[in-house]
Amino acid sequence: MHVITRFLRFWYLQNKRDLPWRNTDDPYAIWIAEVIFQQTRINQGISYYRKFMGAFPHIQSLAMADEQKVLKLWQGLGYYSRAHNLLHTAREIVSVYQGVFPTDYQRLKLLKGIGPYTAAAIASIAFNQPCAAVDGNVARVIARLYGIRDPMNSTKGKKKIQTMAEALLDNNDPGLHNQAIMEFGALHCVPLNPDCLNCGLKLYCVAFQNDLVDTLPVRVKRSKPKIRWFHYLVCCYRHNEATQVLLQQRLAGDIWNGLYEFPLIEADTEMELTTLVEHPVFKQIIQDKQYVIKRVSGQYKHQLSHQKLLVRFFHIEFDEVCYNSKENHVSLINESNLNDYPFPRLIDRYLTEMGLSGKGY
DNA sequence: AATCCGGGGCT
DNA sequence: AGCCCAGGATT
Repeated sequence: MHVITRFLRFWYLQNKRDLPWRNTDDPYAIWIAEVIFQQTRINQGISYYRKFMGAFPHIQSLAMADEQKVLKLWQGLGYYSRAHNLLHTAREIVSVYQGVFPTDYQRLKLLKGIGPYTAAAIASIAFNQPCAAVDGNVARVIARLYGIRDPMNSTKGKKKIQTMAEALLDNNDPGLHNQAIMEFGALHCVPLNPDCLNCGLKLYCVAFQNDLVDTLPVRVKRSKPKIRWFHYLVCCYRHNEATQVLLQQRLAGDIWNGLYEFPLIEADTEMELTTLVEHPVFKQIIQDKQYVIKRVSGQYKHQLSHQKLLVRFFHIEFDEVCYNSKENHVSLINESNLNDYPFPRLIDRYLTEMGLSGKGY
């Protein structure tokens, strides 16, 4: 056995946290834990794990569960597709596999929501299969130990890390080994300011020996900010002061679909989304619509760092566009008759005429 | 290979 | 603000 492997095992037995899913070999319990703790800190997810196992103690109870109840339990955890996939896969295992988990990596990975990491984790921890589970912690530990400078989120870097993870794997006790190296990364070989002077692996660690601990692992940088346009259609009523604005619904699903009174913006005005949100008229609108605020702030948080968000307004005369195709007369647009109007096509036509089609996408 | 999904903690 | 976390699915 590799000396590093032996050390990790020794270190783990001395330092491991007593976590609820570590005292079981139930693949269901291990599966739930692995999924909950994808991209989620232990402290953040542990109460969810307890709640979840309390509500659905075995796979049959989860398979029979109401989806809304599962999602409700998941509320606040994020990445809600995990909850959806969990339910889907529980039902599949019960109905197709008679409630019995597949035991090998390849078949586990076929299940929805189970990727390379989770498949390896379940196969090794629950079924003692010799699979190296590589998560963020393992990647960091290995990148430092072997001085891997290829970005850990590049194909090349991933392959190198995977190869070394497999070389380090303890085939006699793969489940313990995987948890050991993960725990070592989570508690000792931490991302920032690890305590290398008190590390039992410092003599073997290429990063420590070459003063690269603070620079490894490397990640590929995000691409430069892209311009994105949000186009607003302002409907002008020819014999009426009333004006309405339609917020275009984006196919990418990243902008609001709604209809508001919005009289103050001039046609062809351009501004950054940050400015728009601070506009007094728009502030009133977003205060009325909680979901709009949520979408705006969520979008900011996620995309502002590499996208520049711009809005543009344009006007179309009332009688050109605001007809009611079903009843063949003119009427105010509202939430209920919104779909009677071909706004998406009008916006597309406008963008084409203005030479803006595709711009900023 | 790039992008999206989310919330929270850390520096 | 930016980075990171016990990733996976989609394009």
